[in-house]
Amino acid sequence: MSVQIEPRRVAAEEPNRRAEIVRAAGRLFREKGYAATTIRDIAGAVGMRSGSPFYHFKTKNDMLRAVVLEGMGAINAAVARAANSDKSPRARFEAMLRAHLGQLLGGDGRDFAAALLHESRHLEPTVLAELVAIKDRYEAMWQKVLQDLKRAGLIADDSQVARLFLLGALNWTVQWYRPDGSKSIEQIARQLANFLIGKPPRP
Amino acid sequence: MSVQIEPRRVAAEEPNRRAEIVRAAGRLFREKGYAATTIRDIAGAVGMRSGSPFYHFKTKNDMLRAVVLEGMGAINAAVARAANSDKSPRARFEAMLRAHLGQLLGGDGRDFAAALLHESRHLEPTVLAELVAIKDRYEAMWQKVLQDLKRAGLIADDSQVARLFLLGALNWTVQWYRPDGSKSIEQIARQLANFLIGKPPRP
DNA sequence: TGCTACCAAGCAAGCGCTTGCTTGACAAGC
DNA sequence: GCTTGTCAAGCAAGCGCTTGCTTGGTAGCA
Repeated sequence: MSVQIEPRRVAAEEPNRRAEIVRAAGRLFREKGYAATTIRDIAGAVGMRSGSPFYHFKTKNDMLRAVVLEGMGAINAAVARAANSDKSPRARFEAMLRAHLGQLLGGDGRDFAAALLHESRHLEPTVLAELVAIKDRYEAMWQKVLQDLKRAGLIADDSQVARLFLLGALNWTVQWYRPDGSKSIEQIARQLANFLIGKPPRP
Repeated sequence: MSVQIEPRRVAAEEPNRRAEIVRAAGRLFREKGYAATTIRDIAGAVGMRSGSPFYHFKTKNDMLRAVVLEGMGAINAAVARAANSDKSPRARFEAMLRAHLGQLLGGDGRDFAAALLHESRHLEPTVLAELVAIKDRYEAMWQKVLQDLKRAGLIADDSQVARLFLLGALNWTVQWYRPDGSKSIEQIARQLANFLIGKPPRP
């Protein structure tokens, strides 16, 4: 029988330096890429010396693992929440688009999601397999909403390739979206829904 | 008056080692990423010692430049050829889809195109500006065909964002297409056209 | 006293790139 | 036909620097 060991909470305000490292690593991985980001970059970003992050992580690759799984977890949770709402298929679909784009482009999860999309190939094979399993469940949610849209007569094609087209259009927004640009995340989500389904019926 | 000096041709077969280096670099950049690829990797792939590629290129970054511009040039040429054919808007559109996907997923240009999509950020700013200029002209071709499709009443939205959705779906194929998979490039192109326009009218 | 979270210092390996030199192919001069 | 000079295309060696990571020590809290 073993006792679960919890990391101790030191003060009133959260002192979680480990989480700070993950955040800084995520931002740097998005800006420069995993391979081009050095431990010294990450350490400097949180005010540490270059050896200190290794107190919290065994290797640099473990930091990537933490970043990517954080991203996958957040986006999964956000979209699942939207998918489980009891709206009409179209409203549910739009809510999922907003959730996905919100994680990809919006404040918190942005760095994690970008690392997830572009740096996963640097993960070790075992970790990659772990990630793929989660990703499969994630994509099944999209497959299901496409099915629902087809049953409702709103789209003609709910195949796997159709889902890949959709996720491609979504994920590619990372390449061109600018937070200070003219389009908001909500507008992009609605426009994509219109692009695929056509305008919603007048009430 | 000056005499034109031609590089000497040594044998019957073309001895262009520089082009070989670009091809090897392209493949490695796609497989491992620019930052994670070493000069020794590239040199080894063409049977050279680690210092020798620098006879042909000033820096590693210049190799990336060559790879990326090669990719942009090839895809631009292929799609321009399709765009200038005198078919109907829909047939022209499908031909452009095939051309774009052919460069992205098919044999030759595949490595260059992947490097173009994912490693451009490691280019020096001046080179990046050069690339963006070409890319703008490329995207204008797509904007135009979307206009034509809208005029023909085949799509409802020909805005810039619609173009970005389209190119996203296209470029994302790199992430999931497998040459030995069940879908051919032609099938993917047709399915994307159907997905956006609907089935073509019966003749 | 013991434990957490860090620092100061540095190690071994690997990095991009440079340098001086070699080699084989060719052209010109005699 | 032989020598001599030039040139493209590399090789062998290694330079200075950076990389991920380790180690021994310690300040401060419990």
